[in-house]
Amino acid sequence: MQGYQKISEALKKSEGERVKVRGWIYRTRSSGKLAFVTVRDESGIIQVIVEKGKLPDEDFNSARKALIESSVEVEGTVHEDERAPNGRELHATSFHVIHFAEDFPITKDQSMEFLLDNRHLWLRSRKLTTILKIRSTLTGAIHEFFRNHDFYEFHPPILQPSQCEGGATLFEVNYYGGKTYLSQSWQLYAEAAIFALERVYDVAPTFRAERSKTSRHLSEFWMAEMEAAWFDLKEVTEFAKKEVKFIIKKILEKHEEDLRFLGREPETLKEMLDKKWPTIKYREALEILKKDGMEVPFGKDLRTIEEQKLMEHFDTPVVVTHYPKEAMAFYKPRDPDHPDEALCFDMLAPEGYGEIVGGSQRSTDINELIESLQKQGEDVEKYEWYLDLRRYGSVPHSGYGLGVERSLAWICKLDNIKDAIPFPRTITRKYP
RNA sequence: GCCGGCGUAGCUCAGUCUGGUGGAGCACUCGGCUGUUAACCGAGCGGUCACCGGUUCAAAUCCGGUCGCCGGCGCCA
Repeated sequence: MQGYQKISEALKKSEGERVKVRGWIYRTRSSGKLAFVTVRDESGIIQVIVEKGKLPDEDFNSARKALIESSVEVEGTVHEDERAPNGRELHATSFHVIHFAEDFPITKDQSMEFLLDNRHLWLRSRKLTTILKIRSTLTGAIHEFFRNHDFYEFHPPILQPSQCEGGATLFEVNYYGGKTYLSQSWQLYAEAAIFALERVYDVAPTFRAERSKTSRHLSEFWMAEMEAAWFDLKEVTEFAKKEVKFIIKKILEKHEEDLRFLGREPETLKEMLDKKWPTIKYREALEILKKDGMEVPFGKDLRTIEEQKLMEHFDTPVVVTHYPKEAMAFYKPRDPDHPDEALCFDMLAPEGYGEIVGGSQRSTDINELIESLQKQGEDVEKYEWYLDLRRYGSVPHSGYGLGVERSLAWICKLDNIKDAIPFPRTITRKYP
């Protein structure tokens, strides 16, 4: 007999075949001479029938005694039975407990706070296991997409001396007695890289010390960013749409059942792939909102409530471009044809999930950059290295960042972004 | 930073309005049961009522403060 099999494979065996599986006890019930123990592994769950007399008494007693989450090795024969959860079950001829678990603290009654306190154990739940599998497919798809398009993976520093996004707050780090900060974007460094590699991308952690307390914010999250020489706004927005569609396609290929389990109908996503995703200008968005009775003056960024209202008109992601220059970060260039607008964009997800991508063409006008930095109260001297990029063979270029957790939360239809990352970090949570 | 909600057994909650010996279900332990589906039946174990102070003969309950967590807004991926 060969070695251990995945439970998903054991479930495919035919009547009477012998298999060996190992995993963790998912549920257990017992009567006097019969115990039902469901065992889970990474791949699935199988019901094991442990019947007194059909295996050593020692094994039977272990099976009766072992609590939920005990680790076990089971050998037996596969039998079809309509009473079994998957229509098939395992009749044990041996049942070995590798470790008898203590009382597992997580039971059927659960609160958000308790599950977050016990995140290290809650990871084993079907919900989080499923999400983590899809997350792995998502980041894998990002790597595949960019490599397919001749991008190099480029690694920026995580410790950075200055900020890049205006307004956002930085985490300060004691750096040999001096100060440095955790990265809130790779962008400035990526801009340096395009003069060498032309097309670069990265999937990396990002840190924002914003005091946001919502189901859409994390203090530590992952961003998939790209930066490409010679791309203009039009090209980069279409490229972003292509990337997100590719991600969805890859997830649909592997995870239809997983998505259903999470409450997301795969059909909804499939339909989006066939549709054209609109690009509208910020000014057009204001017009739409005005018809809905929401008057937003030009110059203000769209707020959550306005984004949600806007997205009621669409059933696919939408790219919004040309936000007002004054509200934007210093590196976003003025549109030469409309000087009050910036050549930038956001991609908004439907169903209230909000912004999942943000990006722009980059300003190549060194004087405009200096002026914007000064206006934001920045110390221009700290950005000298960045300004050098505009002094030696400057070229038009663009880039964007995709929020991994926000995208995942939308694709999986999660209630809370915290479930899109294994160990969420928020303003009030850094344990476990 | 602003606004709101919550905090009682390991977990989920009732009890607080109207002060008077702290409860239920689940989990766990023991016993019973040869087909359970987050099993069932019986018994048992289990408490700093978040913390500090005040009012009162008496406080989980009323008053003041503190802390913790969750959510919404602003800001952002």
